[in-house]
Amino acid sequence: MHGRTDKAGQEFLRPLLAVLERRDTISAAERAALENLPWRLRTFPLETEVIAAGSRPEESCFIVSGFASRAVYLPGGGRQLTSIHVPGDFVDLHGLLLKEMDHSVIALTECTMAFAKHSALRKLSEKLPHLWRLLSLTAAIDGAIQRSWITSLGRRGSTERLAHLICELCVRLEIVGAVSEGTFQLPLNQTRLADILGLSVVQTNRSLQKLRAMDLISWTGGMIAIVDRPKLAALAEFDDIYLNLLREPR
Amino acid sequence: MHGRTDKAGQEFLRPLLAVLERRDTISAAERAALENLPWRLRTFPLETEVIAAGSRPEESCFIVSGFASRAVYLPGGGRQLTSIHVPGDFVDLHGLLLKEMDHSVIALTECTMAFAKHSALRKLSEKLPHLWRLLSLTAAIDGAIQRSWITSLGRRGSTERLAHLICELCVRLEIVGAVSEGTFQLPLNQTRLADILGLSVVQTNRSLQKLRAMDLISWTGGMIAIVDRPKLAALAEFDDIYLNLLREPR
DNA sequence: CGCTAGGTTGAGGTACGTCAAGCTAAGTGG
DNA sequence: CCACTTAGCTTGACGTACCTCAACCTAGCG
Repeated sequence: MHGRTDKAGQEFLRPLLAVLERRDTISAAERAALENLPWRLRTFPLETEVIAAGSRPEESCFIVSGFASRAVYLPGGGRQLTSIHVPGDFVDLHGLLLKEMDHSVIALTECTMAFAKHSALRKLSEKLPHLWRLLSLTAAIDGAIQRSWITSLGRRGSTERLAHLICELCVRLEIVGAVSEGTFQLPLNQTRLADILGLSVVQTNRSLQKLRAMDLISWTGGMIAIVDRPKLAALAEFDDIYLNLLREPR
Repeated sequence: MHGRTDKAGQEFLRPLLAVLERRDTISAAERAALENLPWRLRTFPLETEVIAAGSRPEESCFIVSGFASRAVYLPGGGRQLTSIHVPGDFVDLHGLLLKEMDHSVIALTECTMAFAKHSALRKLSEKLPHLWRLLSLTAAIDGAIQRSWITSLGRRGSTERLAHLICELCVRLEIVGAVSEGTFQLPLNQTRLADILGLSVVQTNRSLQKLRAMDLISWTGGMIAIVDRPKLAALAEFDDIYLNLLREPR
């Protein structure tokens, strides 16, 4: 919960910049504007609430390090994690418009977030429309990811669904440089993974084992290694078009 | 496919205005700006493509009358409809940022759409930031609806899922005045409904019959009548918070 | 040493899907 | 007017994918 004012090395902005620059170029002025926003950094322990459902936040945040999720808790006691977020993801930019949160944001691992006040973001949207379009673009991509997830939940079996998730996470983590040789950290236990996949823990375990038995991935100690990426993508029917990986003027 | 220039009675704008004014007030200038956009009206027959997956549209559109869906077609031959849209919904505002469409938009019934060029919308976003925020808000609500649908697909049984969809459609259609005494038109056959629900036609049919047997709804000739709304909402665990029905400054 | 969180496995139930047949109502051509 | 077709709804039988419950195993930790 330590404030930041040093303009020199805004190291924590790197993942956000990577996400934006993957889709378009950012000018020096735009970068400076981002660096000069009065960011507030804060670290959340595992499974704690970053933003509470029903609250009316006056800030939005992106992930500096760790993983986070949007969570909907059901009256019956279960929950569905409706998205998973990686470093560089603006998790609740829509909070600026929606006012009241219809879901929680929780830390899926220990997680550092950078907060900026809505008022500051709104000013930025007026002064730097192109930069704002890029931030809105990330929100639009977020919507595309949700559509793809709806397709997975509606029409794919448990193993293919898991494979699709792994393929997507790999691409998104590559963008922020968190993948080396098809290997990346995903320190989730199988219970949390099940909450994402819309499955029981048992079925999640069996799907994982199937992927391992097929020699498509290995998963040990929170590290995923994709052994055979083309085959994994084929199994999942994964097509990365929805992630908008084209770098072009927006 | 007839152009429009008459400024007098832009009757077709009414559903869009209803959707926006449900969330905030619109000034006379904003209304005039919407009326003066060079809209292009076009009617699509049942099951035709309004926007093709993979295309790079230069316009965005909202629904004037009828129902439309976003559709993802799977290699196996099936499809998932990832959203359902009603009059007043801006279906592909995100196309402005995403450039390339990751899904199709199809007419679920005969359907009239109003198109505006991206260039015109972009100008509007610069000149009338508040109006633009309201349009962006509808896109954010769209995302919230998708999240709620992910929850349904992941954690609700077929009957509850169907009940939830009906509750949501009822609220959204009320906003545009298409519901009277709990009754509204939903001229979908069960095959298309199944494509939305992520179910087989058989299971869709049985879920419908269950709701009818419980005396919660009746469905005849494309008309749905909600017989017992509180019980239907309770069964679906429906909470309309995600639809952002509060009218407040945005 | 015992405790705990997390992974794994088996057994049995349930909610789906698939296949196939029969039904109805609307439309079409004679 | 009737035969015939067609789209859509409904039902039954049967298979499968998933869930729940319960046990057991392992590694870490006090």
